[in-house]
Amino acid sequence: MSLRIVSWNVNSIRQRLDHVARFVAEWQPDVLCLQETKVRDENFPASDLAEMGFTHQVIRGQKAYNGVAILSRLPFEAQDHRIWCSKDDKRHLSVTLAGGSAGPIELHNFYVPSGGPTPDREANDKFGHKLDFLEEMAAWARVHARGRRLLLVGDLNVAPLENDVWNHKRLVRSVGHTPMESERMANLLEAGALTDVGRHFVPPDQPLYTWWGYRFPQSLERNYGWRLDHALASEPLHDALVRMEVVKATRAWEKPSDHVPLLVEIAT
DNA sequence: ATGGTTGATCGTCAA
Repeated sequence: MSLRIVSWNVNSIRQRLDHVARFVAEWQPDVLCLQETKVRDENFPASDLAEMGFTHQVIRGQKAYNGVAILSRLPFEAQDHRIWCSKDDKRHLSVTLAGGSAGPIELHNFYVPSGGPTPDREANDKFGHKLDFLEEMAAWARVHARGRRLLLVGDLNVAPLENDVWNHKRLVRSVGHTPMESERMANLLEAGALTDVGRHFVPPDQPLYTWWGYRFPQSLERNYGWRLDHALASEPLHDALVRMEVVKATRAWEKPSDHVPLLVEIAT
């Protein structure tokens, strides 16, 4: 038996319902971790997702920006969230899944701040917020991720390795790929003794992307991508990792999200 | 130094 868990920044759940339905029909995920739902909880299309089979739902949204959700075919044993950087801006949710004979799996869904236009703490508060958020995640992972069967997924808004962007030299001073961010991401992995699931299945010398921007003309056709979406597995979960797939096909569908689904399969 | 596009909302802001 196995569990198919997906992370997807949908860039508005209401604009992407058809894509979610098509993706679910073709890839048969068990759990969806969504980011940038961009909707208040009372307006979340809960019944549409229940009709797709995701009858177990945890939703944390707000007006216009951010917002996360975990939608599951299987029941949760528990659900939780944390406030990061003292801002309740709807960037995190967690649930505990049954996980089979090896014990429950704690699943965390994150939407890390994008970081604004300039990679400078002094000139740009949003970049400071992003660095602080990543540091807080590392401190949390050191005490919380170790010794637990834990999977952390989400839009972390950092492409930490050279082959996580289409042109390392050109983009190394761009927010999302600066050494300041990459170091903090490495610290998060070290702190939690976490495996980078993407790079566990695709070696670091090969390009791997999950995001193709809207602004750059023909970014998909030219493959001007970044790996901003991640799955990180704790040590007790390492041997249960079966498969990882970046579902690039959705980016070519009509009116797509700029992010594509990241699918992780776990043996249960 | 700045553009380019999309979404929420309805003039901008965020990404």
